[in-house]
Amino acid sequence: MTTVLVVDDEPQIVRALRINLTARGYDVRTAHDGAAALKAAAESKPDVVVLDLGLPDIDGAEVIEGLRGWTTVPIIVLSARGDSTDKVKALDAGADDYVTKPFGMDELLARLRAAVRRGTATPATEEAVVATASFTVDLAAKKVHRDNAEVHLTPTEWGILELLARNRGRLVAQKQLLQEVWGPAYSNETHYLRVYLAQLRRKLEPEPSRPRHLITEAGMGYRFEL
Amino acid sequence: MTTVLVVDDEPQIVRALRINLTARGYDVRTAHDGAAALKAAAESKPDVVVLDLGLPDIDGAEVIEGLRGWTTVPIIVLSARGDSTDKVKALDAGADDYVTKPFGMDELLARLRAAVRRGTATPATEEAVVATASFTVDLAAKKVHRDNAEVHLTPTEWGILELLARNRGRLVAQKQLLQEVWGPAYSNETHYLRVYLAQLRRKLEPEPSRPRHLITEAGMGYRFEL
DNA sequence: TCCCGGCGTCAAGGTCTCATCAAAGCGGGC
DNA sequence: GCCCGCTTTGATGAGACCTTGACGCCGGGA
Repeated sequence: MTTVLVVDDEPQIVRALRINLTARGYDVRTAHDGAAALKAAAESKPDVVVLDLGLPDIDGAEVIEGLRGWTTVPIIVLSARGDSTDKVKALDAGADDYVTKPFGMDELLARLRAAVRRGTATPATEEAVVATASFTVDLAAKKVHRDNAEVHLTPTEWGILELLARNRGRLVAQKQLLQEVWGPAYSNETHYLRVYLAQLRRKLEPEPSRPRHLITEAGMGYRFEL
Repeated sequence: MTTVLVVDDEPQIVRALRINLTARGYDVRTAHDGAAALKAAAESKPDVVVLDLGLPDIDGAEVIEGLRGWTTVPIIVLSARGDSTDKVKALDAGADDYVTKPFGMDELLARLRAAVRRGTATPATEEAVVATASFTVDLAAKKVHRDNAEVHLTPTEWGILELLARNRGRLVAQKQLLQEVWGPAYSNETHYLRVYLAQLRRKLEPEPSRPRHLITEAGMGYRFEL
């Protein structure tokens, strides 16, 4: 299901969007100010963000920058101000589209579809199943098998393994892991990674103390080797 | 350089866009009808397409579909018609953005930047490999190979090698290396460079004492030669 | 010729990062 | 309200990495 984060401080706008989007099968999350928006984005990992610029607490451009620091999720800006300079500012800050209030719901929905389509335009070469000598990761089904038996992973464990598997062969910086699994506020909690990598190795590696697939690169990050 | 394909049958619009875009460093190609647009897109592989909907020969939506059949290049639609249905049709056909004439040049340029940014933001499968006769550097995976075996580098070693590889063929000043790898406070710790360059040569050069790729320019800096 | 600055090499510490275990919070389901 | 699984936090030992100093080499200039 596609998740949409709606950020606006006007209840009637939020309500209208919630009704329309829910009716079309979107999973709708809402936030009423910038701080809540950043928090909600980190938690719910939306597929697209609809952001009003006139928020009570933080300037809209700052919200965009806060999001862009760690995610490339499409951002559609809503604004009552149609000034060219506002548009330029928002777009250059990292927004993907800019819609002026009052807006037609049809148009907004079409722009939303376009944004989501772009965002999910899948790198065609992606394999849904990543297999190593010791275990297999099914990225589509979110399942891991080892010796023909399914291995149960917690949500956090899966988040880490998925990110590593999608970037197999490549080094993934610890900061990236922390930001994409825990959220942008956790960039320095490297201890979490050590604990969870140890858990994953215990569950997946033949010799957890001598990992062959979940490799540590001291001071840099982790790497998934086939 | 970023290539923009402008498709419009009104000469004054084409002219205005050409002037503005060229002045900002874009490589501008033009087409005056749908057939020419499809041909030009196939030939010049633009990074973004600006497409007017009111073309003399083919309906705009068909042009979009014709492009979408084989490319995901961002398409910004220009149109004199602001009808909601037109917008929905174009966006659902595969356009990325829709701007109504008359439009502000600032805004169009900002939307163009946003579209290009998105288009180039996905270097997911990017092959950034720098190869020499003795070893290869994979900038994306942060891996170095020599004689078909992976060479392990420490974070500092990698930082130096990456900077040199990204500036291969060019001289990189000692001060720049020190500032970008260690930080601005270390501009004069040239001894660090000597130690680490020696380590890199020992790991990568066939004859470490006679370097062929990691060259010292006495008193100035270092150079990565292929 | 001698001197000297810049460079290359090596090895010994001290520091930072990592792995592991265990126990304390926390929240959702029953 | 209680229990159980998951997450967070703390403590400790081991290992990787960085820094630092010493020494020899080379080439240019006095």
